Amino acid sequence: MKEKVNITIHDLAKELDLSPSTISRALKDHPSIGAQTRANVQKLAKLRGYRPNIMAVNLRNQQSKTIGVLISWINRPFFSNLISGIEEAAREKGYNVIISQTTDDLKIEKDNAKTLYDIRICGLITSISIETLEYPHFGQFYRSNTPVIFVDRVPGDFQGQKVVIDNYQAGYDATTHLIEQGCTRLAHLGGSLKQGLYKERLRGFRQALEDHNLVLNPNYILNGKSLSREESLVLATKLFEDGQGPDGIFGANDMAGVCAILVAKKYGKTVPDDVAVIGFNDDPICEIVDPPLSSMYHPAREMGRICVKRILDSLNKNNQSDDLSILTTELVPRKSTLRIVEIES
Amino acid sequence: MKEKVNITIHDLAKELDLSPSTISRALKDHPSIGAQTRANVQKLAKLRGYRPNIMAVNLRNQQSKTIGVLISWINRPFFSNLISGIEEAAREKGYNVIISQTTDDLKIEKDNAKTLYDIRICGLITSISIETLEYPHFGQFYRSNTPVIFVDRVPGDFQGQKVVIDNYQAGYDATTHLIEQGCTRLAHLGGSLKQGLYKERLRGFRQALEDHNLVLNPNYILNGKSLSREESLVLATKLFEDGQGPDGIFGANDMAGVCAILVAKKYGKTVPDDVAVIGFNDDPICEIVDPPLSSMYHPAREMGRICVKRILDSLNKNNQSDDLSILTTELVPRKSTLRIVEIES
DNA sequence: CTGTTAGCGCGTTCAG
DNA sequence: CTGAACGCGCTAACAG
Repeated sequence: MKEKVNITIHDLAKELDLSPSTISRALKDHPSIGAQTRANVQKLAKLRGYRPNIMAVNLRNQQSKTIGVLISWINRPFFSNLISGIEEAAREKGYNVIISQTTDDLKIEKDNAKTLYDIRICGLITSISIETLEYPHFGQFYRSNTPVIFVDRVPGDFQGQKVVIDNYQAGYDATTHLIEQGCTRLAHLGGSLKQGLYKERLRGFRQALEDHNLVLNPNYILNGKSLSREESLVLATKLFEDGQGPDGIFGANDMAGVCAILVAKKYGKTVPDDVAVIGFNDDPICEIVDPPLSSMYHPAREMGRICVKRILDSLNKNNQSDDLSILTTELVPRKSTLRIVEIES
Repeated sequence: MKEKVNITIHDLAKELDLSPSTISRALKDHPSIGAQTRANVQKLAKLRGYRPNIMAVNLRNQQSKTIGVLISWINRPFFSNLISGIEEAAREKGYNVIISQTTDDLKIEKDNAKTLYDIRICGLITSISIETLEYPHFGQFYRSNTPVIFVDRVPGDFQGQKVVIDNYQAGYDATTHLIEQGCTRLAHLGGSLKQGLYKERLRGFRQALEDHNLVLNPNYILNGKSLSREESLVLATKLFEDGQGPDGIFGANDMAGVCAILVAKKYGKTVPDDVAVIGFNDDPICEIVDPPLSSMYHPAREMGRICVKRILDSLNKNNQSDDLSILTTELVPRKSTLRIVEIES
């Protein structure tokens, strides 16, 4: 006798001489089922290895227990950590995670959003593409009461649930750290100002200077597009073309920070004594570069977990009081900024 | 009049005064449908924005157009690149990708495999956990004719489709490169020998030495468990405890290579002149460390694409002649090994 | 070439 | 407390 692979509630019903609906109810602890019946059913279900056919459940409920993640690139430290956190939290709660990358292309973002909608994801977590300035492609989710959580790179001019860090404060803290180390000629290697995120980091930078009565050299504020390695090297080189160069550099990501160190060394500068450098994100490369790069820790994994929690809360109508989760970043000081040697007592 | 959000084939059927099955067939270019009818149907479908309800299709076909990916950690350069390639290739073909991480825990691997099975993935791509030495949890897929592709970290003693690199050859090439640079006291920082992958890299290392008549110092072969930063630093330090140390180090991953450089420098060695170092994978950290780390390029993204191709081929019964795809790695020489300065002509 | 019918497996009214 | 019946949306076998 071949063992049956996929048990259905009908199989259990036949075996116990009950109706399928009774099985269905017993299995999900419906109140109107007798304790004895319920026990019998659950016992047999376990014995036979019954598992509900998820596709049937989905069709019936017009909804799949699947969280969609729509981001630009999976293979970037921040996103891969974010996804890792999302996956972990989702699976704990019995949800699946489906991934979709846009390669920072708005057209693909729209297409993929539609696809995710079609498979009836129960919630969407997204970090919008660089090009995204309009949001009608998210309307379909709102119309069908599917929660949408924007994370990290979020729309500034669009209402909705958002999970972010305080980029202004982080920029302020990073810059203040440089100032406390004695830097006075400060520079900033920033990202695209189309993104609120980089605008805020720059704003924090400016405010820190102002609060400490430092003069801002406009030549020392450079904004790139991608802050890739190539671009960052070019930008960093510009900082030193004036012969003197800055004595403190705040890079808006770690690659910018790393490149600032590399270029500074090429110009014969000592890091951190001639020029101190701090990055942003606390990616693994911080510990690889020489000297190790100070950075602002970005809680990517935790952000992922919070996004999942927000989705589940929304589905259960446990609406949070606030639409905004702001996570704190933390200064991770390393040799690239630590000029003042503390004396052990 | 409120616009209907989810059009079904019944809606179209009513509007065109046809039967649902005709619509269904017309939409998928079934041969037995009149050209005129088909044109009408397709036109109206587009006009009304019809999109098939995927959950119904899945239930009907007992299969979801979803590829499952079961790996240890999403947030590792190799895996995030692999997934990126998988996602890209899958979406081009209209497949979704569902991700599941095991955190290198066999129990979780089993659970998640079952979950993926339950949602009726049409194919599985997996890189087994470090602990996995038995494979009954993959049996359910084979029994239901769901293709399983093992990638990178594959079972040595289990038959099935595999996508790998030639770790023996890569190890041989990396080592030969060191030898060609004049290294004679060679060391290897390897990973867990439970994994065929690391065994092969070591075998290549040994063979290269033998082929060049070099003596192998057994103290210079160290194998770790995870080759994490911490572990690699410890291992690398052991190499230099004899006072002299090796003059060439092959690290089985880039972190090991990077740590070898860091430790060598700490011992006052010059890289590459006193000791040349090569890593494995060509992760971003290679270009960050000073001097930049030579490495063996590992085609993660392409491996992902090939895995997807294999799944689709299996589903279409275009069975490949061979169960094994072996991709080539490429030497990426950088300053950490380049002792001989080539003179430009 | 097209229509009718019958499920895929489950959840949920509505009756007993 | 339990069962019968229906339908989620689609596809495929069977008729015509």
